[in-house]
Amino acid sequence: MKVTQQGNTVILEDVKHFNPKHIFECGQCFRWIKQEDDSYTGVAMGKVINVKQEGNKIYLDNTTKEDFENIWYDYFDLGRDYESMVNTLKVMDEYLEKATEFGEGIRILKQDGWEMLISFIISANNRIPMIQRAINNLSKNFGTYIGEYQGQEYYAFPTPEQLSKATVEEIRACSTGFRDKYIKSTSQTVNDENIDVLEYRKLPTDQCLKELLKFNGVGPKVADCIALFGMQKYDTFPVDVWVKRVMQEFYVDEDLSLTKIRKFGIEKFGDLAGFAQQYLFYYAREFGIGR
DNA sequence: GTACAGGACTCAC
DNA sequence: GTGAGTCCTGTA
Repeated sequence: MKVTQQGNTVILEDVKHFNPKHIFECGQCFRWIKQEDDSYTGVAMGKVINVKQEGNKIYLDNTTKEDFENIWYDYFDLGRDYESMVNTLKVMDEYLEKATEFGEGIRILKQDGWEMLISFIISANNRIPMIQRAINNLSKNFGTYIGEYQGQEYYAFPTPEQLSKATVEEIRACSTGFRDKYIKSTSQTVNDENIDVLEYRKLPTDQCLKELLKFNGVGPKVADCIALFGMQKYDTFPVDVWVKRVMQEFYVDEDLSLTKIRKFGIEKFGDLAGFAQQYLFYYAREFGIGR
């Protein structure tokens, strides 16, 4: 991979396994919006950045080489050998072969743990456009103003301190629905007890999940998602309706409980369970498998 | 108007 | 520790 900077654009050449559409639309993130030119503009790590792919070049606009090295290289998980990971998965069975081919270029973003905690509480019994709207409203109302980019104003995701100041009613007004009280309770707890959720990254997966499950509004599936997308715990296997459907279609009995499907996934895919889940989820959702 | 899509909590058992 | 009912919002 070659990295150069022109103005406020960082250009990456010859990056393998990087497909913006699949990265930003596979359900792992909520703040990346497709633009008219098929690029994606996102708010992450308190900054606004635009990602565009043309041929073998990736253009990261509104940033610097320094930020690329300090932030985006890790955020986009560019240090991982996706090639060998995908090679391991795709020979496991024909379904993963199809799913990895379909989701070619997915990368699991290393997102902020706190933001994932609240975002996935909102995701419970909810749909992606609604989740995006709620997060956007929370950021606009309680987060720090970042600035304008291509005619749009952008706000950072609120810190625990900022969010804990919001009332339940104000949170509800951001179209969070019945999850308002969970968001209130969780941000209150994190702020009042001065919890740094990023510390959970250092814990073994089971311990990390146990800590996450203590928060109001966090159940097994939401905890798995936070651990996978915000804490780099790749040996988890979040089971939502789509994963349940695809697993029942291809791997397990129709009447297996969510807990047992999760156990099956972790035992079968091991350290790569999180990646396998992402490919299977994306594949299942795009093709409506098991509906 | 009504049905439906989505996980966590609560309260049985 | 397992299962049914309830929570909210937007779309069809």
